[in-house]
Amino acid sequence: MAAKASRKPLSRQRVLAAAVGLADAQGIQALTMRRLAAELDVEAMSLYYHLRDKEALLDGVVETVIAEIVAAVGRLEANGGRTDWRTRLRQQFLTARDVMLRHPWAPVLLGSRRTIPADVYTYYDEIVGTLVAAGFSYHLAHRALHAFGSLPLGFAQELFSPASAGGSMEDDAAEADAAAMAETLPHLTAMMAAEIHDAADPTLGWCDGQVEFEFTLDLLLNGLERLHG
Amino acid sequence: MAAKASRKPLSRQRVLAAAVGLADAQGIQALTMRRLAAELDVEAMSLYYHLRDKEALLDGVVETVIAEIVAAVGRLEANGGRTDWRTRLRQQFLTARDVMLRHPWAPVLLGSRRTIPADVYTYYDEIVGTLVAAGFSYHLAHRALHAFGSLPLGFAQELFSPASAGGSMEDDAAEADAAAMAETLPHLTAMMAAEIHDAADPTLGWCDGQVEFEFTLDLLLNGLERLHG
DNA sequence: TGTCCTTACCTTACATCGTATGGTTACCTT
DNA sequence: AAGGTAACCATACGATGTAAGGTAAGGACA
Repeated sequence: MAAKASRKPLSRQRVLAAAVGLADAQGIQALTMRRLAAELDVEAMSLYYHLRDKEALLDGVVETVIAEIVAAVGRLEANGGRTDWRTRLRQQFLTARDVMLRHPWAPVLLGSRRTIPADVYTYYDEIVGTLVAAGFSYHLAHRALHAFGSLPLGFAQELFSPASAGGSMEDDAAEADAAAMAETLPHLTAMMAAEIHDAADPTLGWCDGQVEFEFTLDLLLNGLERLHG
Repeated sequence: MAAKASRKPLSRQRVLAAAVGLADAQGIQALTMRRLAAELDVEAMSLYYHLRDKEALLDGVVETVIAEIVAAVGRLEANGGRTDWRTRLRQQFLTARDVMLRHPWAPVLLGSRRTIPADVYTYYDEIVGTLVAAGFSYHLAHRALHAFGSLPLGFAQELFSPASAGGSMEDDAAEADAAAMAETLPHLTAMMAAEIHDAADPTLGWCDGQVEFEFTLDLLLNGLERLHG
């Protein structure tokens, strides 16, 4: 069959790349199995050989976008020499924003996903590492992470919704071997440990949505009050 | 027919209330026309007498949630006497958060909607009013609005995505008669006017996503730097 | 060389979804 | 009694995700 012979074979990567392209071009609602398959010159069911179902497709799509951010941020680190934590984080967040602006549908999608790609944790681990290296306590670094909210990734959902205000970050992480986690996410691990240890009421867990929310709120209100004078 | 006679007639309000309830109980993905109809002991097509289509349903659902926030905030105003802008906004945002925690699906839904309910503008108008009454310039109030991001409503999308970074707020507003808008949204109207007038490059429009983003970023970084000492 | 297995893709079919079209029923007005 | 209107329903269609099983191509091994 000429058509079949003349095209490159599918692969998870190729399918995901096409999916991102389709969403960019036609919007996320145009990302259906049949349309994606057509884009790849293939029948819909063929996609199921490379992806379990549509949920897996969407997971893969967010994963791809996050990878794009991580790569862009990594390029920053490689080029720019050492700088202070402020300009460093500033550049990182602006870079992330740049990427997200290229995929306007991504923040909402990311916010609506149930499971968070591993790369996100790596990314946040780096942020905590930057802060701690600059002399921040783990406690303040933790608060900072919440305060940043949607800035690092263009969406705030995970730190807001009940699914993880008291939850998903820890649960997801708990699935992995604690030792392995300490290796790949050293700063986050240390931060969690420090926070649990310091907590006045350890039964609350180490993330209390209400407390974080109020901290962020006051941080902003203080800043505005100062500008207002 | 006994079944028909024994039940209350439908209405837009009743349908929307049932929709919110269904989303609360079973998640937003369970909100289908058929399931919603079943919940109301009615056939799916009957819903179309009260709502044009599913988009209108979803618009109505966000509208309902926003109304719940506005009502709760209004109750605050009625009870508590006059207080300074800080505690006022603080209470408002915490109240909004309370409501959103009761509808965990709402922020994502709100963030993915194309049109923003009018109540949102009313709500933001009040916030600007509070700031200006406290002596803030329109310029700083504008920046503050962006900086608050997801705090007032639990989602940050509208201020982030290209759809409105340079757009939707103004476009939507432009639809309405300018005079009517000046009446119902006096502070927002004044703010827009002041900002357009002050803008160095008026061709940019009065919302420049990049500038707002960096302002928020620096506000947070400054605050953290100060806490870090 | 012939048999068989694995990989990659396809055909068919079905449940569920939103909704266009066109009834049908109950009630109100006159 | 006649007609009109408001509210609801039956049927049907196209789109979607996907289960179940089929098929073609290439290598493994005899």
